[in-house]
Amino acid sequence: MGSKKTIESLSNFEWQIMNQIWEMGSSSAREVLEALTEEHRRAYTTIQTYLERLVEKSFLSKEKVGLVNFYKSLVPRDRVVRKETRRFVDQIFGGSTSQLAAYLVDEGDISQADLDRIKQMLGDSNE
Amino acid sequence: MGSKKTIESLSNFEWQIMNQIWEMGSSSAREVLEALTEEHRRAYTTIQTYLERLVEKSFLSKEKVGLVNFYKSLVPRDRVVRKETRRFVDQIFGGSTSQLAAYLVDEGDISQADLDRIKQMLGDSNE
DNA sequence: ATTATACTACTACATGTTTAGGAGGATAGC
DNA sequence: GCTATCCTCCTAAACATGTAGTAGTATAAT
Repeated sequence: MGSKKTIESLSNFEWQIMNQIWEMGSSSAREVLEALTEEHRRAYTTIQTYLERLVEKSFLSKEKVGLVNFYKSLVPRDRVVRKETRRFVDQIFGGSTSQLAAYLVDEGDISQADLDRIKQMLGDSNE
Repeated sequence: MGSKKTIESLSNFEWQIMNQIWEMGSSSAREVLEALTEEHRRAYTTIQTYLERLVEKSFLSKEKVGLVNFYKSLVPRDRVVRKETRRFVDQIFGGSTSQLAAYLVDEGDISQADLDRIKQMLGDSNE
């Protein structure tokens, strides 16, 4: 029937990979590897494995150019961020973005710039 | 030498369990099971398994009262929330809480109530 | 041609996560 | 006393995640 396609979610390291692809566009395993920071460096074949898995999960497409595979994102970053944020909020804050927001404020985890920005938006609609 | 104790993190379903315990205080497997929503209902033994794992992970203590085990949280919710939020922000927003905040605002994911609340907080310090 | 290099495809394996069944003890009805 | 029920403890098994090695093929360098 429909194109439900329950988008799976990304694991920790898959995010690292996807972040690179989103940033660089179509890339080879080598390119991804080189773009990763020291902290996220892994064996070449590890990167390959992840890229392949992401193809299976339909997050990436694979196209062979000459001998080399190039991978390209199939899902916009925003969409995944939105989904992941929702999952996070559901899990930790019982689905209430309010609670997350309140938490961030309470923790003083929001910079003055953010506050200014939010304030500005608030100013627009009300007050 | 110290009591570093690299707090492990909670998996999806472990959060469901912990959320109940945090809310209800010391509870038995049965109580946790009953408190879970339809969506999170699982077999009785599944709940047991999770509770035991959480004891191993040092998130819960176990005390037998009569024949029944009661589990109690060993870590304050706040602490875990803080840690998880950081991990999330690191992963998705490159460690920038600002970006998360901006995102929430852009997405209109913050309710009027939140905005009011934030506004109130802002109002206190600046205006 | 021989060797070093680079890449793909396949395989592997430990650990973590999700989910639950079965054996056996205690207790509550009847 | 027998049976249903409920609980604990132990075991299991599929699937996900993290990590990488090996075989084989192509190409570049000499």
